Amino acid sequence: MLKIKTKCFDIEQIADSGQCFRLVKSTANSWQLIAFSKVLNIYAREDNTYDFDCSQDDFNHVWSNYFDLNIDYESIIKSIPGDDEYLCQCSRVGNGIRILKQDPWEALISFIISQRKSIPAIRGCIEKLSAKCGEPLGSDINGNPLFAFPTAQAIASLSMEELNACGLGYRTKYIKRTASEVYNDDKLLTNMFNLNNEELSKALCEFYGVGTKVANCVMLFAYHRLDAFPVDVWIKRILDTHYNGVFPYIGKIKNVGVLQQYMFYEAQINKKN
DNA sequence: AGGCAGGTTCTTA
DNA sequence: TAAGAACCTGCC
Repeated sequence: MLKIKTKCFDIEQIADSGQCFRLVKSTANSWQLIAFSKVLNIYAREDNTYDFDCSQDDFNHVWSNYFDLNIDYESIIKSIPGDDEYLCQCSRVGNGIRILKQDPWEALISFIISQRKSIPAIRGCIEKLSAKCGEPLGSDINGNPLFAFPTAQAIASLSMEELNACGLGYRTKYIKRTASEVYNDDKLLTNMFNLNNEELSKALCEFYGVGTKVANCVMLFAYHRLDAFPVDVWIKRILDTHYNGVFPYIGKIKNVGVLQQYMFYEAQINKKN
């Protein structure tokens, strides 16, 4: 177990922020994450401390990076204009959120699946897909088998019928074609790290089934473009309510993608209550 | 029961 | 920066 204590890091907030779909609460104070073909169990302890059930090596090379622990989120929060009471409130409520650095392939497929689906439905699809053709990763504490997110080759090899059995609906054809393209050019997604934001957005939108919103999610949650600003129905509602339809800080202050997460999370919390 | 869900594509004007 | 319909399926 590795003891982790960091400012601006709250695993429950991250799990509820909707940016990833395979970080789930397993008990009252523990979470299970599957990413990069690894299973990580995280335990919340007293005093904002977490125990990561992993080696020091995995922490240094995988999870520290995944959870973006090397960026100073306090300074991002401080950059919020003080007279914007609503946004300051959101940043207080969600100050433990980090923008994850997810695998671009997994994020691309996950957010194609996400269109017009509720979060539980998205999770269900991804779990079915992983169980169907992902690499086995042992089992959880209840004996349920766990699977890595499938490779592009694995998904590209599935028939339309097999894909459809995962509840993908009309997205099946999007997934099929995108998986084939990524499988046929195994450096495609990696090379896209070299593109600037505009080029990256354009390149992502060329995938079948990827539009502006999905592209922005992949940019923010996998390519770590903190200025990407995904606008979904929730954010649109928020912008209409608080900002007359347009987020006024785009192009004005940095890291608007982080602010987007604070606003989205705050809305999720209000929904629960 | 039936609308709606973290959109995108396709058609039509 | 053109609107509007169609789209699969499961959740609420």
